Amino acid sequence: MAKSDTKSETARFARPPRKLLPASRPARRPASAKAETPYHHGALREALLQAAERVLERDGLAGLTLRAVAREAGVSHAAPTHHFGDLTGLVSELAAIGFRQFNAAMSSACDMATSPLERALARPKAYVAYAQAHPGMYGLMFRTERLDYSRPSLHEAAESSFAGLANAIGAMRQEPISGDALTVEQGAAIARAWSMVHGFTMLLLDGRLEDILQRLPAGTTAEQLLEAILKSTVAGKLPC
Amino acid sequence: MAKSDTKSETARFARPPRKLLPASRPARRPASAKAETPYHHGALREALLQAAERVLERDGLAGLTLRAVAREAGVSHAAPTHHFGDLTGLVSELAAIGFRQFNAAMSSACDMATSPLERALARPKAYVAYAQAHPGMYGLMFRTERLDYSRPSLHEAAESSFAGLANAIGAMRQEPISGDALTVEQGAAIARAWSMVHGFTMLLLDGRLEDILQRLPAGTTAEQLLEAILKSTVAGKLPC
DNA sequence: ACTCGATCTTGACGATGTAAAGATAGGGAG
DNA sequence: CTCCCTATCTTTACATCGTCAAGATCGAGT
Repeated sequence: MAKSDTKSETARFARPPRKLLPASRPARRPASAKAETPYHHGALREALLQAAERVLERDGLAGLTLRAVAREAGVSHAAPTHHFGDLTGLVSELAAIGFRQFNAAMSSACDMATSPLERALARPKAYVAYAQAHPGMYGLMFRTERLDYSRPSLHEAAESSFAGLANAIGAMRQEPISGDALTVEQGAAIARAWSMVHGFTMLLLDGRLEDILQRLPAGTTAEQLLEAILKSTVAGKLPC
Repeated sequence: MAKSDTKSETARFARPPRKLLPASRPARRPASAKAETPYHHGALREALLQAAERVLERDGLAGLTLRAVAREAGVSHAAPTHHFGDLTGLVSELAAIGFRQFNAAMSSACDMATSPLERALARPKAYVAYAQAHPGMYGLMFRTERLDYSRPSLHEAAESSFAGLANAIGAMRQEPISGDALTVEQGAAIARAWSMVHGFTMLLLDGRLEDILQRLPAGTTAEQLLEAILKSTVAGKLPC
């Protein structure tokens, strides 16, 4: 009952062990522990994913281990394996959740925009803002090598993210992007936009833009730097 | 003598153990083993770094462990710790070597260019080319979280890389970049260029540009896509 | 009521990073 | 020349991790 894994760190949660010693095994399901810790959790899969997200936000990518997630959820160390098969499986499912959050954040930011200029800037700004608000999740989605894109949920979520980007570029160029064929100019526009924002985000999260920010006029924030980049990029390319 | 670490994989090297059993300890330095495996290696630090580079190229980031490097170098598993203190230490020193290779590749590509347009394209193309030729090393430099930039060698090599970028941008804008102060426009130009190329590289190495490449006219390569991006970016910004 | 299969636990194994203690050799002091 | 000191390298040990196999438990259908 999650009492293996001697954790030398501070006990982060205290759940009473269900049975101290297996000697003279008590009758099954003692009436005292009603819904305390049933052997069958009922919704362990979702609980594990939520626990994983907490662990990720708290301890970062390096702290996201199968056993840590099991501890956080209060189950035995091998329970996650049954539901996800693998660390790759758990990580991939969590990344799919991240992509969905990510897409939702960008969509709602886009919907909020009024002017064409705002609309052009809203998506990349929401992109960076999400990554700053959820650095662990963004690292999970774009830094980890243990992602299995053959999993339908992850594949679909990532695909949807790409489609949103392509559509935004198409709208800006006033030429709707067809699903299956692109000109080199269209592909270059999409790849350039994505590369720029993704690269900016990675460099920012890694602290590698500090060199630049410190040399800028005092008080310039990363958001202002991003805005300057975007405005100079989008200049003259807006319809009307 | 590196005969611990029962490696369940195929034995990658066969170095005869110096002593099978410590019973009846033989005289120190038996004349038979001349320069075979001296207890003191002499240049273990450099040998470990070279071994680490081989392991990285062969087994990728996930395979780069202290013990694997020690095996590759033919020493005991704790030997690297003495020279680098830590896995972070070894990884950081190797990343410093990577940054130096990286800078050299970009510099020589820049020197080779003749026309202004070539010069503007040479550096980013060399950037991506290096990453494609050394994906393990590039991942070590930009994907790992275990880098210690307080180490002088890494700090200096990374700083030099940034300085080269800033100078290239300054040359293109025809306004030499001063070392300690930047206008927002200058900072935006530098961050934009770096973000674009870095993001492109990461997406390319992660296979995330495949979606785009497959929709492009048949046979379009990543290099051609990059060139299209660069040309549309640099258009009209070249002096004369 | 009873079995069967899904769910969860227990235990084990090899691998890893890291610390501590022991072995070895090279080089300087006497 | 001899002896010892210190840097270098090995050995041993421990906690943690992912993963597998076997056992325990429970819900649901016959």
